[in-house]
Amino acid sequence: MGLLSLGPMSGYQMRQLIDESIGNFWTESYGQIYPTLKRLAAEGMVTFITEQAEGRAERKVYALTAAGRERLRDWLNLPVHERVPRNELLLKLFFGSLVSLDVLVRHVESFHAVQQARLQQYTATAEELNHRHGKHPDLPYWLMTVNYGLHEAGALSVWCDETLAQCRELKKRKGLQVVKKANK
Amino acid sequence: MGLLSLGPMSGYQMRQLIDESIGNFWTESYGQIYPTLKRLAAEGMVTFITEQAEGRAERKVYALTAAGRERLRDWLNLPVHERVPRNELLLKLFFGSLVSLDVLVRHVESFHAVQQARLQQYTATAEELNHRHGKHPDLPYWLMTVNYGLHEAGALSVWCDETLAQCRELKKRKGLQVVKKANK
DNA sequence: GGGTGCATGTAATGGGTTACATGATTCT
DNA sequence: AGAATCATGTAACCCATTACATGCACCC
Repeated sequence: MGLLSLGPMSGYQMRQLIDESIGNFWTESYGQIYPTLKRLAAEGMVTFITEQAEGRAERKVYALTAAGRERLRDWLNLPVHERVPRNELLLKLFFGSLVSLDVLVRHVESFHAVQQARLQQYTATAEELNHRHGKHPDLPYWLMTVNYGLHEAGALSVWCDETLAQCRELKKRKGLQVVKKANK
Repeated sequence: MGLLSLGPMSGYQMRQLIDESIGNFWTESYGQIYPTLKRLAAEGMVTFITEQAEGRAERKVYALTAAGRERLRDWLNLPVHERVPRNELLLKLFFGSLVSLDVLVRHVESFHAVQQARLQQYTATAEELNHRHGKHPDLPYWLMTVNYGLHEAGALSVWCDETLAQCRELKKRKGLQVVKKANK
């Protein structure tokens, strides 16, 4: 969490910034942000000043302390620990024989739409990043994360195409079996 | 959960079966399995008989009821609801400027190793499935899920290659900057 | 006056993991 | 005797989301 304190900001701002930057691979809710900010302040990882700008509601602007930056660096050095995957689509596909193929096709198609949207979105943000932060030293890092999404969404989109084709195959075969039975 | 009751089995068996079939995209712990089995039994979705085979510990074998199968079908019909992504690797990459490039390279490299292992594993299981369940009517569905992993791991592996190349690029550039400074 | 955006927070709830506790049997 | 495998279960805990509660300011 503390990592968002690369520039000083309020909890509310953090949430917004998350949505428009790392939102594609990370989310946090207010119910998470505010309590942890409080905790981090108690631990001395962050400090805050209560700001009262005119024409604006009162707000607390948090900033990282030296200790906080140290903690953050430690965390960045730690190996990434993969979290257990949970893929509902694949689970439904795995037990697909219990329902009609049309249901599965619907699921895959809507998943396909999501991937297509992601592809478009990522290309757009990559362009926008290049355009608006062309000189920012962190730009290469940001682009790497966008590129990740691009590769992933692309591959999954291809998988959807293949899977949908296979579904059509299966449907045809099932049709034949029904015909066979009727002929007996 | 109830979906694992496609054949009657005990909680312990479920866990094992998960590991060797859908383990790549779904996991459940005992602390999850046993309580939900109890709950499902109370709801009338499953029944169980206490079995005492000789030379084996006592166990409860669960089986789906008609109502349970109905419930499962309902669930399969429900649209897949995507869960919020949480990608620690990308998060660390995003804030990569705070640590040395070597750290990031290490992270990406170990991630790359994971993807390579996945690729190999999926090819192996696909072959094994074809070999051992060549005639099973559900085989196509199982292969779809394996194929998903194949596409994903392949794409992420490629992304790793690109990203590592970019890291080398960045390192070279940083080297040049240092030289420039030294020359001033 | 009412909607919208800025702003902070808490409480309830849910979902899940880990660790613990127990006990039988089989293999070495 | 001790380790491994089979087997069931509970309690503590953690992480996170949702819903709720509040309030100011600005614009229509």
